[in-house]
Amino acid sequence: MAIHKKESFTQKEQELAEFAKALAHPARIAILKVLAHRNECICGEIVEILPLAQSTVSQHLKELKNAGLIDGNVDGPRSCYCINWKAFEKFNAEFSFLFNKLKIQNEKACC
Amino acid sequence: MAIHKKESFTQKEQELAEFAKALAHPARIAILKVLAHRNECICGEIVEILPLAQSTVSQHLKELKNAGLIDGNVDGPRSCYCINWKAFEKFNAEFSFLFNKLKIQNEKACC
DNA sequence: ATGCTTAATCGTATATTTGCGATATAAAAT
DNA sequence: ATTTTATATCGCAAATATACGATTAAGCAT
Repeated sequence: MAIHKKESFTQKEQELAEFAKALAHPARIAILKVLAHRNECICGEIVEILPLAQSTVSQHLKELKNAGLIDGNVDGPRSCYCINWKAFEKFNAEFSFLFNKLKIQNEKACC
Repeated sequence: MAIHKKESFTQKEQELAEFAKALAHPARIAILKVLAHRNECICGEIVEILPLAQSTVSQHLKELKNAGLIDGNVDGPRSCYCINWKAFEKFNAEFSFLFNKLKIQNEKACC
């Protein structure tokens, strides 16, 4: 991919793609499920649940945080994570908007 | 990634991740938008719109098709593509289910 | 101060994705 | 039959993502 082509798409297209990318790994889906179930959770608890090394889980948490889907606060020697529902809401709405809008336009089969 | 860890997650987690991965590139979001807008569309039209080579667009179309998000029929020397709304509906529902369910559980802030 | 616990980061290996030109394929047109 | 048109596929190069062990950092307990 010598040349980056991603920049030539619209801001919204890129945002949606970024959001999707954050969800594009089962480990990150699993992490979100754990966080949602427990409301808040420290890294170590997630490491115990997932079949992944501590460093790997930490990396996934970082990606989710970078995407804005979770928040993380330092709590003494621990790090406490939780879902950022606001961000989640936003992206969920954007997706629904994009595809519901389109669906109304033309429901018929094709090809 | 010497060892594949993806298999150690649940079927549903993997399915959602696969769906997200298909959407995890702005070019594929853009393709879906074009398809939705025109209802059906041949490859060449998409190539004209996107800033990508024909082979690259073809590859993205293949990925969307593999993910089940679009259908494609051969139409003489052309290939006609369109959105598979059924599949889309399914995944959209799964996402909503996962995250709406969780959201009701605990709306409060955290950390 | 020293050691313990927890988590982030670094370095590395491997796998996957992205992108394109070139080629192959297959129907349509001449 | 040959040429044109449209698309898929192959092969390659570069970029990213995934995973882990080792190390670092930072708070806490002794």
